[in-house]
Amino acid sequence: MQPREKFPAPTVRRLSLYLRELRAHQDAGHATISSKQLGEALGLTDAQVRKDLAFFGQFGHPGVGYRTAELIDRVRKILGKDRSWNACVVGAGNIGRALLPYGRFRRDGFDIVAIFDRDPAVIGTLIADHRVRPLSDLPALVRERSIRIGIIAVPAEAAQETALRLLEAGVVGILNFAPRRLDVGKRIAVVNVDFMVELEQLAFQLSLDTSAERPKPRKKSGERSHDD
Amino acid sequence: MQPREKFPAPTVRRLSLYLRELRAHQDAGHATISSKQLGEALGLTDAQVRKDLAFFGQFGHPGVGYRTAELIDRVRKILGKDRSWNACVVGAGNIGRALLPYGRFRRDGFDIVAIFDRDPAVIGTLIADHRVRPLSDLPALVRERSIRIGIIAVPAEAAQETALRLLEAGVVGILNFAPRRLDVGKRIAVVNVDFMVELEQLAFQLSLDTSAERPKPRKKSGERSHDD
DNA sequence: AGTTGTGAACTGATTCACAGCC
DNA sequence: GGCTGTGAATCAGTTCACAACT
Repeated sequence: MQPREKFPAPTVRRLSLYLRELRAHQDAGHATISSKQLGEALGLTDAQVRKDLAFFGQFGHPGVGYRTAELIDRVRKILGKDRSWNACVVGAGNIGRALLPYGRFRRDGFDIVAIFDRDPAVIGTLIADHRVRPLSDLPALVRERSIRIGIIAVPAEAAQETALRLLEAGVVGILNFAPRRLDVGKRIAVVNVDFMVELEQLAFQLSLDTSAERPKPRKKSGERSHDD
Repeated sequence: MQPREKFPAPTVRRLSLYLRELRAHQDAGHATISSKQLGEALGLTDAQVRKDLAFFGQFGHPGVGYRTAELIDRVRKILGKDRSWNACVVGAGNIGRALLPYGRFRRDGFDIVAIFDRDPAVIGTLIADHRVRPLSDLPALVRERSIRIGIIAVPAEAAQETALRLLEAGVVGILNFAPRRLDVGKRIAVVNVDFMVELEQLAFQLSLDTSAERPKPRKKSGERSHDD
């Protein structure tokens, strides 16, 4: 019956940014960090930082702040990064090819262990040490290699079918780079990344600035990040 | 004095999704669409759709809905896509190389007209019909080719410096693929895309599902998209 | 009958402000 | 003095519900 604890989506998104910033802070040699410092680095208030972290426990030390190493561990754990996640890429086009050699993933708990494509001309070729496999191999490889995440890097037209094949093969989450909405019937988690959407968000802000062209330069312009 | 009209960020983000969906709807041959239909396609309420659109004007026709072609035009205009935006890519690594041949951009108002890199070994080589240029050419090319958007596809360490060079060269917006926060002193717009952040959001949802492992399969699982 | 546009009500997120701790 | 954790207050975003329009 326990009603699946729910956390605010904005909080979870910021958690990733905290983690990124905490590492930079640690690399800079700081053993502790205050909510004020962390907030300033990300353009947030100190209260916001504390509230976010407080959803998941009490990690701070009054009068001191948060111990960097300790907080990194905690946030990693919250984000599910205390174990490693095997993933596969479907689609050996530009995006698929760019993702494979991206070493940051493996170094950080996400291991791309297979790549698939439908085109017989690329099946069998090597991309960053991985042999491209036909889609028919998907179910077997998902099982054999404990693949839990599917990364969709196929054209929009093929995305929905690909999602269903991944779902059937048994992945539990999808990172979707195709510019269309996937219908997976609420059964698994989906996160979408659409470059065109991001460019449009940028264009919108730029249009605001220039369409309301004003004589005197203003204090603050259209700074804004979906990510910060 | 006019206080720069401000629109809710979630609304602006959904606008891009509306546009994407509207095109699919139009391609499917439908001349009109109701807020209910559009909402259902994206997992939103009809009221949400109407409120979002109402921020920008009255485009609907009571009893009929929205005329697809008309609404597409309106939303394109709101998003600043009624004119074309020249962009450049800095960094000829995996991501930079993947972006250049991505034909959707040009077809949709974003034209990548130059690519830069710092590495002498790749300067001068061709990537998807573009000759890779040294960073020293940046200011001249931004002027000559009316580049307004800079796309950062360099390693994290070089990102901040790259941002400043783009800023100085005169771009008005940055799409940042590097995994770190850019400080551009509120002077220009920045949109961040970090693949690691997206994977972490996915991992978080998956951890929720499995950590609270329950005996009976439940109605709804951790469906969630930063994008829908 | 079907659908928009929009005030009013509600739900959720952020900021404030301060007691308690180091 | 500096900092966290958190209830209370505020602000923002969403949903409700209905008058107006076709």
